[in-house]
Amino acid sequence: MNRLAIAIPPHFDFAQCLRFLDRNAEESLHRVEGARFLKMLPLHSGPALFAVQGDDSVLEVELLAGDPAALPAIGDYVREMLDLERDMLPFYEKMKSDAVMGSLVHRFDGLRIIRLPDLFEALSWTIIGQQINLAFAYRLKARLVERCGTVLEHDGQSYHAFPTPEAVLGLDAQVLRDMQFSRQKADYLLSLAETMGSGKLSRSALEALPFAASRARLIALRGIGPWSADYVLMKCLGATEAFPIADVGLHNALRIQLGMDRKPTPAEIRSLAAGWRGWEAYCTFFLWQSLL
DNA sequence: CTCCAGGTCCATA
DNA sequence: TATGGACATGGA
Repeated sequence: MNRLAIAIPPHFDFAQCLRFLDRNAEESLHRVEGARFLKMLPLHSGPALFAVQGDDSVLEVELLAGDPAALPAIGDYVREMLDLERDMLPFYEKMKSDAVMGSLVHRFDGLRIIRLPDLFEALSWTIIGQQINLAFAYRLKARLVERCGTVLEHDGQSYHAFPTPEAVLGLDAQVLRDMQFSRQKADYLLSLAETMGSGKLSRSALEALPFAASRARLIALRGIGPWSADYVLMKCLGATEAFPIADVGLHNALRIQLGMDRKPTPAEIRSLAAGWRGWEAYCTFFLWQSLL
């Protein structure tokens, strides 16, 4: 059998998630095709391509290429990627009367944080995305992925997976410069690849730490500051209390939601977010979605 | 042309 | 401990 069904929990809406996945046409690590998305994973048993679609009651994962024995692992991946294990009831209960979030949780009911389970990918993506527009960031990522990520051809399409630290470590800094990475970003990326490739940092090691300690460990990395650390805690490690408070997208979304003619100050944001305790990551994600 | 993008590091005081 | 500038490129 090459299909797997996953029951849909309360406050999950596949269409909302698909809208986020479809936010940028230059995304190189998955493809949205009609009402489903396709993604390739480089598993032990070889590359596996799968498609996910959903209705009101069930998500269906279909293996399109690869070893059928990998299906359970793919199901686990999809559950994590779509944050399906999260009990969202406390979030909706807490936010329904919030000044900023009240309307957004209604508008985006069922959206989940779309996660990046691969720590190296998540960290690399924050480095790539720092201080440049998202369109350019997607382009840089695509160049890196096409250069040294794994690829699977299927049905006339190429499906890429993010490179391993080892693959990136094999690149000369000049190759990254030629892809239009800044000198700093090339340096940060190679440094990160060395750190992770040599086992000095791993997702499992981070997960063993309390929130504050894992955040400090991330910030100790070259090229990873508070924004990147919080982004990774939110998108990779599933920490709902992570809060990338300096994010310009968050600022713009708040400005628009509040009808302001300027961005809110840090103090104003802290005040607005006073009632978000424990769910800052979800609030941030919903605010990002409001910008699409 | 100028300013700003899903920031971070480093030099200077 | 705090602030200013550099970084690469592209879109508004």
